[in-house]
Amino acid sequence: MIERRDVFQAIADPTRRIIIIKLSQGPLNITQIGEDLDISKQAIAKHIKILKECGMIVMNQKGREQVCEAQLTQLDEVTDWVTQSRKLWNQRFEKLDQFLASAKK
Amino acid sequence: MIERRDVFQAIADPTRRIIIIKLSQGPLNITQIGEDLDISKQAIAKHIKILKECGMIVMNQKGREQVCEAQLTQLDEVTDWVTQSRKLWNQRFEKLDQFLASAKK
DNA sequence: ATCATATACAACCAAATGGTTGTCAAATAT
DNA sequence: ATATTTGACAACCATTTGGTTGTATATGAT
Repeated sequence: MIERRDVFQAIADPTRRIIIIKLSQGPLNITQIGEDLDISKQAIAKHIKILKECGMIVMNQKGREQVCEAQLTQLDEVTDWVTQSRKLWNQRFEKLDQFLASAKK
Repeated sequence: MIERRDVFQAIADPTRRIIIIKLSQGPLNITQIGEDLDISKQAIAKHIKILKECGMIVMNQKGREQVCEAQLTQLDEVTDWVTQSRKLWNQRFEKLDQFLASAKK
């Protein structure tokens, strides 16, 4: 298996999506992120590591704290892909209509 | 680990994203899907199984062929989530501005 | 100076993922 | 009638995932 580190992987996990929503409102340290999440702080740290590797967050040390800040520009990649596939999907009947129109004449 | 079967999981894998784009243009059978993909037909079948379980495609038998058809309405869930997080992320500075404005007076 | 907090690091675990090959049955083509 | 194609089913495999616990270390609070 290949370790995939991209936006799609970043948002695939529900816990990571919660973390992203939290961080989108402002920077937090690891303890704060884990506050109302029912998993160990170590599990949070692992998700943070993945999000960092996916380029979705940036870190900056502040004393003993590790402050995480969201970096959501990459989400455009997701929007673009979704838009493209939905567009193609919506167009799929136009082709059929064209075919039926040409078949009728 | 919990087996997650949702849109986010469906689009997490690059091969599945290619399959979705292909199927968004019209129905195809498993062999056709695998045509220019460099993996075994069994691997394709597994991806199809996952996409089916995620509710992203529907199947209908046609003789010995298994025709797959995209069902992309669920992609709205992705769009909604992305929109929400980006919105919050864009708003994050407004709060800061408000704070600075109130601190100044 | 001591205690508590924040997190890093490592080892471990079960299950999921993404792939492979082999066999078999049914439908289609020659 | 026979050969080919389509795909289902199973077993197998290495790696990743998402979690755990335990230990250690640096920073901050009392």
